[in-house]
Amino acid sequence: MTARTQAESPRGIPEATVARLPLYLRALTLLSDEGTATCSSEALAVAAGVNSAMLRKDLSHLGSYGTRGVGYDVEHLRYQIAREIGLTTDRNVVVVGLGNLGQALANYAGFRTRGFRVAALLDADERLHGTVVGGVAVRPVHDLETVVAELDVAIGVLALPASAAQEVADRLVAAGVTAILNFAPTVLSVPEGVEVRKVDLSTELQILAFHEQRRSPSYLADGEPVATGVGGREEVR
Amino acid sequence: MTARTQAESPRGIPEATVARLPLYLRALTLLSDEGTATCSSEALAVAAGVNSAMLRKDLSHLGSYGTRGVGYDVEHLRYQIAREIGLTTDRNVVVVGLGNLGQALANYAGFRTRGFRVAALLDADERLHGTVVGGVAVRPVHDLETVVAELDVAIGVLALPASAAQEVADRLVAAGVTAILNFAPTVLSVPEGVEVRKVDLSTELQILAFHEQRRSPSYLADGEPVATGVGGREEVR
DNA sequence: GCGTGTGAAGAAATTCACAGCC
DNA sequence: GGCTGTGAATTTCTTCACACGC
Repeated sequence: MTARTQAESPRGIPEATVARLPLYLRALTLLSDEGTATCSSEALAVAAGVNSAMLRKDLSHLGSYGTRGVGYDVEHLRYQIAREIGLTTDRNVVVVGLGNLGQALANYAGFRTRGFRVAALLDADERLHGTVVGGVAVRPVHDLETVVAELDVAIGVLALPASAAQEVADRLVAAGVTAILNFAPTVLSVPEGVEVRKVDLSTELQILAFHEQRRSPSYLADGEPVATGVGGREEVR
Repeated sequence: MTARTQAESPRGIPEATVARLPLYLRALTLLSDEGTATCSSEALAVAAGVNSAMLRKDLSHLGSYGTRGVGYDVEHLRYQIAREIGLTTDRNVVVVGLGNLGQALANYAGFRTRGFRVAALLDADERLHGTVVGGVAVRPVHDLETVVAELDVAIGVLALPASAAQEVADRLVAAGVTAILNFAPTVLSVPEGVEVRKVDLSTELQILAFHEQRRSPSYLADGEPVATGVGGREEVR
């Protein structure tokens, strides 16, 4: 009935807005810790590093939580956003793969303070089994299905080699997990209804490299073809 | 002269396209390793997990590297993309902060194989000074300026507490670094011309939590106000 | 015939600018 | 008077669909 385009979530919140809600949440928490009771969209926008018009538009998708001429009640808005994201209750996370990155994730305190509990750790290497990382014992990947069911795991985090990622993702999905955070540098294929977010460290560096290159003093002087025979097959080096 | 909007880089490559180039690069490397010499936009799109029309549009911004009726030469295209990103020469990276995450980054092999060299490690904690992580000795943050100059550091990676991030970012910028990858959960303010990318692990989990929530069976049954007094100040819990 | 490259169409995201309410 | 909430305008991104060249 309600015409709804792909990029919007059920209640009609645009994906771009969803991606910024955590940002606002953090900014609000900061303001709250400073003892600020009320703030304008401008102040909050600065704290979150965005434009105030965008902030207001984003918040308008959640409801009318501000007061004209005054601003937003920090605590109230914070609660509303947290509720919208679904952080009123903690979620269990399973980390699969305990190499360098997996161990860092298991130890990362930021998760716990933001509503996530690293409830289980899985690894294929049996030398790690029984090892305790961040207060949780590492178990064999074989236990995946049991762990997901017993601990009611909501989110799976993949911190393993690309070669193993798809198989583990398949098992997570089969076990009922509908949200996956993928650190493996590979494209996961998952059924409709499963949300995957990918964090790729090399990709981030490469994007930065692209921009950095354009600023380096040697960019124009050295090698890069600019406006000399546009469309020509220039053979640089 | 050339009317150019903000989201485009100097040569006119849209930001969204830039963000996907590393994806294509990886897919091409994969195909290359498999011995594939030529591929269609469709095949490459599948490997990269995107739509083939988008892939062709993206590539069209770089030039005409395909052959109609045939496809793309894998090696040639790979080189062209690598050159566009600026990966024909290695870049030095400095990691500041060697907590769990910083150590994982310093050890991450994926950087080296993709054109980045973790050339220096800095930390404020003097107990870490001299420690070797991933083959590189940790030095005091005090050496930042020296290190950036001596090693010609192109990219700074911040893996430290939010409270220290801005100060270190300022020093990196002052030392001439124009690209920063920020893992600290804070908004960095940098002058025009400096590119910052932020990776926030909690944010990623929160975005997933949002989506996961909407799929959980209890979503409609439990707590979430839907169409009952829209705009009303509902007090859930 | 086939698959690239691309204008045109469509969708999404952002910004503008101001009416409406405190 | 000040600040939110929001239609309208703008910009950016994606998809369509087909002309063009191999």
